[in-house]
Amino acid sequence: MKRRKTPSKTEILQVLKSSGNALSHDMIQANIESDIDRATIYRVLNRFCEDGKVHKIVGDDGKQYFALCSNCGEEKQLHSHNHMHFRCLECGKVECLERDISVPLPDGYVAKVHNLIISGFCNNCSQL
Amino acid sequence: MKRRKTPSKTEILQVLKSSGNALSHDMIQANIESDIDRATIYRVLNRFCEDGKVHKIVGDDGKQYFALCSNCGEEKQLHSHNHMHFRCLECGKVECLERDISVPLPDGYVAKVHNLIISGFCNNCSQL
DNA sequence: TAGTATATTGCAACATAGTCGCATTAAAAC
DNA sequence: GTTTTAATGCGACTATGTTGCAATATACTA
Repeated sequence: MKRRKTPSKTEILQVLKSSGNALSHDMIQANIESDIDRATIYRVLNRFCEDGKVHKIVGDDGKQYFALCSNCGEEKQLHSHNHMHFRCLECGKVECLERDISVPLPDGYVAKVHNLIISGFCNNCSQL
Repeated sequence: MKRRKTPSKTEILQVLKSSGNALSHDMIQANIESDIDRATIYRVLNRFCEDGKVHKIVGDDGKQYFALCSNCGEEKQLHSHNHMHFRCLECGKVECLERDISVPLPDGYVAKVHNLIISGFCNNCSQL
């Protein structure tokens, strides 16, 4: 199963790059000129995840956000993802915070996925 | 707007208490003998949240889980909720972990809700 | 205890997010 | 140019959660 280069992939990746934040499916769709199908966007994003280009964070709004994290860069399959995320309740922005969190689990527990997100008001929106 | 005591509330609270874990709407529904409407369950749970009896955590599966946390107890409106949660990918159990997390945010950021959850395998299921 | 105000419920409809099957299209390789 | 098959678009579908509204039941008052 070899990956192919397609306009959809290129565009979606471009949107993620230029944004710098974690984006939900609809944010991506809104920032794309051409009309890519919803299902395609999800499939592209999930493929990116599998390939380690992108990581997924589920917000406390229940939505999936995708980001190509600046920390972990392109080190395939080595994404740790145990960093904090922040979602602004005002502007909707979701971003990766630098700081990594290490959480000691009780004995016998094995961590697979960290989903750490704080919502509140970002530096822009807290000043209003 | 005064709250009234109803069978639904009593039963749902009972289920939460006896479980000790964070439960999703369908887990609660499954653990109740009488047939309470889906919408009612959600409304009861959300009211519990408002009243500070229960707190809500959104899993990385996008589902809402509700728990009457052992740490914060009944101290109304003073729930901090900035503790970690764990969701077992095998048995589905979601539990509150004791440890509180304090996350320093960048300047100007204001935290409102912490949604911290790690998924993986619990002590029971990791041994299989 | 009967009567009343209104919180709560059940039902149905709705909204949204995400997935999947399948036929079609288009990359990549030959 | 031909072939292979990954990727897309479309539609249908599932699941989670919310809301409007009429009916019900709780708690308060007389």
